[in-house]
Amino acid sequence: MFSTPASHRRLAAVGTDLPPGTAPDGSRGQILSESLRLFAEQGYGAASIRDIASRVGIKGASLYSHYPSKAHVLAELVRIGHEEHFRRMRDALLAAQPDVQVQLAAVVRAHVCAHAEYPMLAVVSNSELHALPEEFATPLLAIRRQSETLMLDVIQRGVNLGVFKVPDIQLAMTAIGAMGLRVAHWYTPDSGKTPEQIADTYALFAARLLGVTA
Amino acid sequence: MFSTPASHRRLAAVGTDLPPGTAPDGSRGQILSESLRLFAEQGYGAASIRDIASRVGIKGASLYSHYPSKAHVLAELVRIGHEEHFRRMRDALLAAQPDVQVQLAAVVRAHVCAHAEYPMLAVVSNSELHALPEEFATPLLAIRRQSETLMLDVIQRGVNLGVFKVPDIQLAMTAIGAMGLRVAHWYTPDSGKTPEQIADTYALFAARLLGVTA
DNA sequence: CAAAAGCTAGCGAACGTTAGCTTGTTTATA
DNA sequence: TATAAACAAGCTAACGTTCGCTAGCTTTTG
Repeated sequence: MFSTPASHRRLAAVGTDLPPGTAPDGSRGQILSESLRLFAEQGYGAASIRDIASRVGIKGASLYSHYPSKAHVLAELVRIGHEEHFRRMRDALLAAQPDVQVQLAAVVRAHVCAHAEYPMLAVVSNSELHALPEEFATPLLAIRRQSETLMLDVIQRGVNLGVFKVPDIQLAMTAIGAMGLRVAHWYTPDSGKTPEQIADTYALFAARLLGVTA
Repeated sequence: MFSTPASHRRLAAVGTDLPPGTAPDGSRGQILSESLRLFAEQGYGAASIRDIASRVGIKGASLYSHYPSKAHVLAELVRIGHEEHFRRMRDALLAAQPDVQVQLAAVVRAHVCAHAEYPMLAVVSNSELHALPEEFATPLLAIRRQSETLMLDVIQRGVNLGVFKVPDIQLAMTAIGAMGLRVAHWYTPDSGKTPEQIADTYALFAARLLGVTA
């Protein structure tokens, strides 16, 4: 509910961009890119090896020269997604001034921008992780937990300083996290808003939510 | 990202409850209930007719005495989910006093409670709608749009009255909607919080997000 | 000439679905 | 009331398709 695309598509975006430097050259990269599109639009289970391969311009069997299984392709995408997300949050936080309000804005902005700039990657990372066997999922969940901790620590510090006032820190984090998560489903570059504009507004929302009245 | 279950499951809840009066008696109801569990946990594509049937205690073919296709089962679940959600939002709004802040609290509470009380139904309604053929999805999307309009109208009215102040009404709605949506993924009754407690906190968050400083 | 990357062919399993049968219960009629 | 017709709800068996994946061969390329 609430601002999914007008059609029954899972997300509004159409671009299959991967963060610079994360996609291998050649067919390996194309396989990643086309898998990303199909996993995002149809879900991992509904996207077949033959679908993916035909978009790359090869036969299904040839895909196994590049990846040992379909699950490995998904795991690689989810890894890229989670690592990029964590890296952005951490870098933003490190670059932020010691002011806890500035830190909050930095992590929220990074969180939102990651989901607006790489919507397909975000949708796949979040909605298809459950399709991975546990041994693939475990290290990825660890990255996820690190990202959560980053934001939770900022909120906790603000509360300790008396800058933030909330009935429940955990609920505040889930609320702020959810706001950004959902952006990946409805954002499209031709909506007239840049990721930065959305991120700014959501950073304001997050600050207000935490009781900052400035 | 952010407060999914610790495992790689799609949601934390285990109950397959449907709203009172929405599930048929007998096998038809059991099929709905078991389909709900499997669609929520594994996704529509990964849940097979034989899986569903064996949980009901019948053979796959026997399922077709009750529903004409797998898609019809999903469509029925999504319909129940969307109608229950809309009904709760509308009833809450009708019962609320004319004060726009009270109205906001009412719709946010209804939105959150629906997702906490029927987490599997919410996850399936929101995450599996894309798996339906378009002719099934269209009327369901109409219900969804009605629910969005309910909340958007409250926000718009508050802004017109000068009670709410936001840079962008649409962004405020997506943010508030997303907060509640996500509850379905992490909520479990043994978290020590009741749906009402979460709803109260989220209603406070929503009011703050809209610039209410009280 | 060797390695990388493609191909065809096909395996076994699982998929949604249909056909046709059995069984038990309800309903209408002689 | 007894019987027959109709129905409901399950079953087995199987259809045709698609699935992920493998084996083994050919082509391209450095």
